[in-house]
This record gives sequence, structure tokens and C-alpha cells, in this order.
Amino acid sequence: MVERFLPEKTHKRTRDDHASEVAEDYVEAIADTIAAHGVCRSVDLVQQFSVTHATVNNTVARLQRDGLVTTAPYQPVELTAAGKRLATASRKRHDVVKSFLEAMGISPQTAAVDSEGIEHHVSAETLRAMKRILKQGWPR
Amino acid sequence: MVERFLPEKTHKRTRDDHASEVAEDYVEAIADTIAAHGVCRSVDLVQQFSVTHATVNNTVARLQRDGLVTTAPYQPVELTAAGKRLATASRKRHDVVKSFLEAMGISPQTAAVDSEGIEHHVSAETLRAMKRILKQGWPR
DNA sequence: TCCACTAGTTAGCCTAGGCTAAGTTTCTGG
DNA sequence: CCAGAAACTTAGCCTAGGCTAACTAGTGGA
Repeated sequence: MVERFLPEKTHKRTRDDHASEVAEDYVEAIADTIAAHGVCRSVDLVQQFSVTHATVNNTVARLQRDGLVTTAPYQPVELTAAGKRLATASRKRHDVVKSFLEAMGISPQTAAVDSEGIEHHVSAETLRAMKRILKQGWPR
Repeated sequence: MVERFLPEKTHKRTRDDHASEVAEDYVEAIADTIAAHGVCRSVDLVQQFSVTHATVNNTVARLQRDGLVTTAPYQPVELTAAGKRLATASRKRHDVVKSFLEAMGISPQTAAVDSEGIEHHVSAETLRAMKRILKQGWPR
């Protein structure tokens, strides 16, 4: 109800965020795959995101255009410095959200799924609050 | 890290959800505007979402196609029964998320923005946990 | 009354993120 | 060492959700 009296700015940010959600999910997955198997190939992303090779190709091309990854035909995908930075930040944020959900008493399965979606919408302030509550407990 | 050993299903849901996020935001805004002003006109949605008339037209046409609203040229937008149901459910979920964030000690402004994005990714289980914590406090 | 302004529509364009189908390259095991 | 399988690319298509530009409809004042 409060929203009616606030100016209309809340939604815009939500939409702008969405542009980079896929990028964050991809660099996170790429970093994880490299950590687990040494390299990340298209087929790994095909499996993790349940999309086709064609879609992975498109998306990786966008990531390369945006300076987050490097790749070449038939070669594995690698992260640039910017890509690594984004992956690390996303992974940390993701872990905080997931731990927080679990601390709320939510099952690990649900926490895994929900944190996937939620992590992209958590502001710095909210992330700090989650960390604080994980360390120091619920306010007062 | 856990995700590497779980099968790859988490992301798909996140993407499917996104299809209906705009629909939920719109029916929520339409219901609020009708509650506040009696009717909801295009221009109200133009303001609330900071998009053009053309975009609102497109989106409302989709909502009508999907059976959530009814409208006619130069007439206000109305909610169908299904639209009202969706609006009510979204509003309730939104309010729970916002109250929960505020109870975490987050500022009302940030809570308003973050709840906008988060509400669409909160499962029934997580929503129940939020309600429980609001009533009965943090677990143990 | 009519004119200007606000509201709404329509056409045409764009990007992200999906897909299928068809072809190419690389890898692997007999 | 080479044939078939697996991995990858390319072309072409689609929808959602944005935009601008140009037009039409409705409305309130002078």
C-alpha cells in the first residue's frame, strides 16, 4: 500500500537488474566448473542451464562482447579478470543468501532453488543485514 | 559449491518464473490503482513503471490475451477474476517479504526496493518461514 | 465553438534469450 | 587410422519487453 504514495521508482531498478542476472549466473557456473574440472566447455553450460548449444553460444558471445569471458571456436571458455571478480562476488552473495535461508529453517533443497532467484535482488544493505544476523542473531 | 553435485535443475525454474513477474507487477499495480482512484488508466501504469504508452499497450494486450485483464480502446483497464486472484496473492506475498525485510532491520526504502525484486523468487516454504519468524521469532 | 493539450493507438525497430535444423570439427575406440 | 559419436557452429526463427515517431481521440478553457 505504501507504494502508492512513494514515487514510482522501485520497479525500474528491478528491470535493469535482470539484464545482468544471466551474466552473473554464467560466470558463477563457469568459475565453479573450472574449479571442479580444470576447464569449462560449452557442454558443461548446456547441462547446468538445461539449454541448447545454440543458446550457450549466443550467451557466451554476449559475455565475451561484454568483457567477462574469452573463448575461441572449439575452445573452452575462460574468465577475464572482470569475469573472475564478478564470479567471486556473485558466489559470495549467493552463499550468504543460501546460508541465511537455511538458518531460517528452510530445507537445503528449497534454499538452493530460492537463493538462485533471490541473490540478484539483494541490495548491499540487505546483504549486510543477512551477514549480521548469521553472526549475531536476530535483532533485539 | 553444493550445486556442482546436485543435478542442474535449479536455474530452469528461475527463468520460467521471470515470464510471469511482469504480469504480477502489473496486476498488483492495477489493483492498487483501482483501490486508490476507482479506475486504472494506461497513464497510471506509464507513471508507475516509468515506461512509454506504447509499452503499456503491449503489456496490457498480453495480459488480456492471458485472461488477467479486460480493456477496450480508450477505456480503463479492469481485472478479471483470475487477475484479481493473482493481484491479491502477489500483494500478500509482497507485504510479507517487505515486513520481513523491515524486521531484519532494513530501512523502509531499501525494503520497498528489494521486496519488489525478491517477492517473485520466494517459494511457498520460504514464505511460510517468513510468516512464522514474524510471528514467533527467529528459530531457537 | 474550436483549439490545444493530454491520453491512447499503431507501425516499425531493437536486444536478450530462447528454439530447431543442418552442417562442421574434434575426439575416441576398435 | 578412420568411422561414428560427441561437441560445436551457423542460420534462421520466435516471444517478451523495451523504444521512437506519427497519428487519432477526447476534453477543458478562452
